[in-house]
Amino acid sequence: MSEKYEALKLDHQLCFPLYTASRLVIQRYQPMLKELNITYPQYLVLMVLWEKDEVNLSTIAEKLQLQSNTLTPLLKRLQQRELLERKRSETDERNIVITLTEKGKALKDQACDVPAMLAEQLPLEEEEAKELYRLLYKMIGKMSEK
Amino acid sequence: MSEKYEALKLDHQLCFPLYTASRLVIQRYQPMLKELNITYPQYLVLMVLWEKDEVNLSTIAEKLQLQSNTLTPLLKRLQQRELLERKRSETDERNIVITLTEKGKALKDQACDVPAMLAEQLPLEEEEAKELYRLLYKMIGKMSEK
DNA sequence: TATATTTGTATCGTGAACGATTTAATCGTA
DNA sequence: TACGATTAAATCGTTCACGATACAAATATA
Repeated sequence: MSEKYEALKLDHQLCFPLYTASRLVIQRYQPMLKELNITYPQYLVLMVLWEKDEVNLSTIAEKLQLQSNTLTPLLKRLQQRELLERKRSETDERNIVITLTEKGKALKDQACDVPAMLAEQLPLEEEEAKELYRLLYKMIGKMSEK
Repeated sequence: MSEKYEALKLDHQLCFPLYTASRLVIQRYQPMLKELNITYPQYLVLMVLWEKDEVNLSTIAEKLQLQSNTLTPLLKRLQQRELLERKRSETDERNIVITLTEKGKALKDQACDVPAMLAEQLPLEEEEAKELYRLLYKMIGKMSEK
């Protein structure tokens, strides 16, 4: 019986299309992000900050589900580019507080066309995109808590 | 008007949950893949080979939507571990043909429980998982062709 | 109030991803 | 058959991800 190996086929896996779709979509961002001279993970961090400035590293980490060993060097690069500042919290010196610079805030204006340009390239109907969104967040909600 | 920046919120993006869900699911694979002493991308390559042995690098590249600059070093690592062999094609010496070793074939038996163990951890109903699968492949199909 | 524990970041090492470029083999065409 | 174009991999450099570990500040507890 070849049944034993059935599930091992690429076609039967859910993670593979998840992983591939993620990479393909990020690739579509590249031309636009290149204009801004940032990478996709950097774009995510900036979106967090554009929404609410002055946040702890741990807050960014939680929102993006990334760890300090990923974020620390990434934030340092953005700091070098003078898009943000990193300083110790005065109330609790273990915390690093991230603040946008004027340059970092200004980048928001350049970025605000990005979502629409990407949406154009998304080959899904409005309803399908919504359903995909719902399913992904359902997964994330359950998988990030435990 | 703050409308201008609405779309820039993390909550309004489809790519972010895609990217996060992908990483979270791959994290769930880690304990199992650690047993096999392979990484997730290596697992993908092996799945391609378990399904059909003796394939060109370019075939693997197309199936996984990865480029040679990602695959070449990855395959070399698997070769060092003696899970596969890399040799030039005799008919067209530009091609690299990948073949599983006995050790690489044997690993399939250890891997065949992985998909079921992962499926258990997936917090979606059967129907939802199917719909997610359908939507992801619709995206991949359209986004990988152009 | 010492000291153990927890918390928040940082550091280090390994393995992806991917843009840009290079090299060698093959193909197309004059 | 010569030679420019194309194709398949490889190489190089940069930036993630993430496990393991370290370390200092803060908190809990004896």
